Amino acid sequence: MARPDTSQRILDIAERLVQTRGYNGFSYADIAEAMRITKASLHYHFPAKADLGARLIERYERNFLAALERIDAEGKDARDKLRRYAALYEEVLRDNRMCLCGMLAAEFGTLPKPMREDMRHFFDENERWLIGILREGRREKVLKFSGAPAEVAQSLIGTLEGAMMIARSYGDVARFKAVSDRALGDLGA
Amino acid sequence: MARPDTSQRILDIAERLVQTRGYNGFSYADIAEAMRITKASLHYHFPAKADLGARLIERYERNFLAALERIDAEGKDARDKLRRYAALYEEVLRDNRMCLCGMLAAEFGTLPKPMREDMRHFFDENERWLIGILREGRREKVLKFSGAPAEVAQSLIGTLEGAMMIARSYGDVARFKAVSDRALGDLGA
DNA sequence: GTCTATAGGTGGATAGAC
DNA sequence: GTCTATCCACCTATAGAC
Repeated sequence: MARPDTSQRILDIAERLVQTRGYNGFSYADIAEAMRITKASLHYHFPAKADLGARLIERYERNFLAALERIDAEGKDARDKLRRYAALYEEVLRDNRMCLCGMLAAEFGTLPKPMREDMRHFFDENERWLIGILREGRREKVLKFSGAPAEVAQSLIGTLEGAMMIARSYGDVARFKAVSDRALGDLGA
Repeated sequence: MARPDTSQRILDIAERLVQTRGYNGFSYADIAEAMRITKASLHYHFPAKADLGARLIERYERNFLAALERIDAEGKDARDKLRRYAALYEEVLRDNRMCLCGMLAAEFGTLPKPMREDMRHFFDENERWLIGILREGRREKVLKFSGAPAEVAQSLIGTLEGAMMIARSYGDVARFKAVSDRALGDLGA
């Protein structure tokens, strides 16, 4: 896979555009210019923008879940896995991007229905994974928190997405890190 | 003020549009239709969309800061003031809106420079107010937290904005409340 | 798969009458 | 202040040649 095929390259460029400018903030013309291809050619690969959007979320989720599986395999304990989870967000931010689905959550009111469902699925899967880690951490007494793991998971997702969004507006990764470290610290991580 | 003047009514409608659909998700045509006025008339009041956007943020901040002053006057202690602060966010969400500046933070990459600065000013003022409350609460031993008040303030803002954004995608205010209560609880509020 | 050409719509914005 | 009329740039999308 030295050279990814056209569809993948389109997705690569579109992904970055959505993460930096939003789904309503980019057009086929932007992709066409970056790829030195015509707009019409793009429609061969993704007939409508909504198709492109949906594929974008699905691929993003696949890649993200794959990263979570690597964390499962490589993380030493729940505490370490949680730190690595937050580091995933930080990496994205360091590239001056917003989380794809965090960005789409803001644009929720204007999204085609399939994209809305795909987006929520991403967060559901994140929550599901986090709940597993939280249970593991509580059992092994390496994490401490009150209340249901589901609530803690939702809190963590909300905090990381929100901190990311605001930190990006300030061009200040340290701002994200401060919030992230505090949230993790509260859990004993 | 039984009937607000035209400029204010335009701002009212535009505000709701930005909070639900985003700055890139609405047009003068949307406002014109809602007001039963032509697009051209709107340009008399706000020559360019960027002007409208900037005025929108400035008014939003004025109103928000006024609400914070009422909290200062009516809140019993720092703990109570913090609860009321979070309640402001909740009210907005209950109306199916996103925080205006939280929404704009997501669209940061496409915003005109003046809007970017106004948006950050809103968060700076929020942080400033929160720092005051946090110091007060720590002094009076009604709040407890480690680290600098500025960091805690940034965490709280990020958490509330992020939780709001995601909860709105699920149409689930309870989801926001769970995150908000947890964040406040961690501070002893 | 990619192109040219183009349709049909909507975007923000302006001129000038009333 | 509000209107009609209009401009032009841009948008998503399609038809059909190569």
